[in-house]
Amino acid sequence: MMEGVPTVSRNAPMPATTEDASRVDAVRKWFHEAGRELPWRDGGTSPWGVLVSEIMLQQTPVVRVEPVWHAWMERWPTPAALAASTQADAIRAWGRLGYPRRAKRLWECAVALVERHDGEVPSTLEELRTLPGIGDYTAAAVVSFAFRGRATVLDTNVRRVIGRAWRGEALPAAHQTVAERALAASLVPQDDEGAADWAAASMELGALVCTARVARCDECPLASSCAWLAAGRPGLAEAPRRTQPWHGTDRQVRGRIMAVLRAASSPVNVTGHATLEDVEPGQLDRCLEGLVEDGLVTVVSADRGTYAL
DNA sequence: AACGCGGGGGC
DNA sequence: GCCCCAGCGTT
Repeated sequence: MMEGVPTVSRNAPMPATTEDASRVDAVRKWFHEAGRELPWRDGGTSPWGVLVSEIMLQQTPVVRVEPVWHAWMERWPTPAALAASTQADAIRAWGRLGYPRRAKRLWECAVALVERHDGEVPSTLEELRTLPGIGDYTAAAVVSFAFRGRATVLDTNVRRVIGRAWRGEALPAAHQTVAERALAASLVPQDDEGAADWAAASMELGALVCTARVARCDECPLASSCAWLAAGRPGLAEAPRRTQPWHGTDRQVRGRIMAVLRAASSPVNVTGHATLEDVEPGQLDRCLEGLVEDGLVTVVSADRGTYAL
């Protein structure tokens, strides 16, 4: 062994310091005082209810999800109930939440739960991760929020909180780094309940206080120890924006086509539809083709140009 | 690693 | 009008 070379692998889990632990505790304490009461946080919510909420919350704010989640759970209280319905009905019930492929995958997920898991939501990261629409974040969130298990829940909120308070960075990079993940993992309390509590608390802090562009540092339980605040909150104005064009894009046209098809109970002649008159025929065809390719839309009659969900 | 994918509310 | 939001799957 060479002198001065660390004997611990760089990939070994880094233990949290006692200061880390006290900061984690501060965020948890704040959460119990200031956290929102959201329906899917109700202790009586089933793992299925938590899973549905997590899929809906992927890139969609809480206020928009809430009413749709209630209606969804009323109609399909179990995976078996949704699996017995059609993909088209799932997409209709999804309404205007956006990214309708999530509705498709949620329906496929329900089918997979019935076929592979006896209609139950599995409780391990590995099993969850194989289900349609469930990636690293959502699998960890279900373990944590539905089963109160220990997982590293690292969403955009938690990344921002850790990035600022621990690393002194204004906004997280586009992609997670190994170091970032290791730091996040090191902060997770050892006990299951503590871990689940920290996951919810750190996300809530990012959602309510440590927000992207207008951080409310005066309300933050980490204000006295935050690396970013101590440095004078640098880099916020220079941080790259993620704004995407909208008006006239394929994205918008796809959404408009889906809105027409959701509202219809029988096949629609999309290319001759009054609502879509202003769309260039070439773009309309391209978007239609893409939606069919994505499995969101079916061709009823190519001759007559009719389509349905 | 980069890209495509909705929609709406806050600022 | 800009900007962000409890990401995922594919290339």
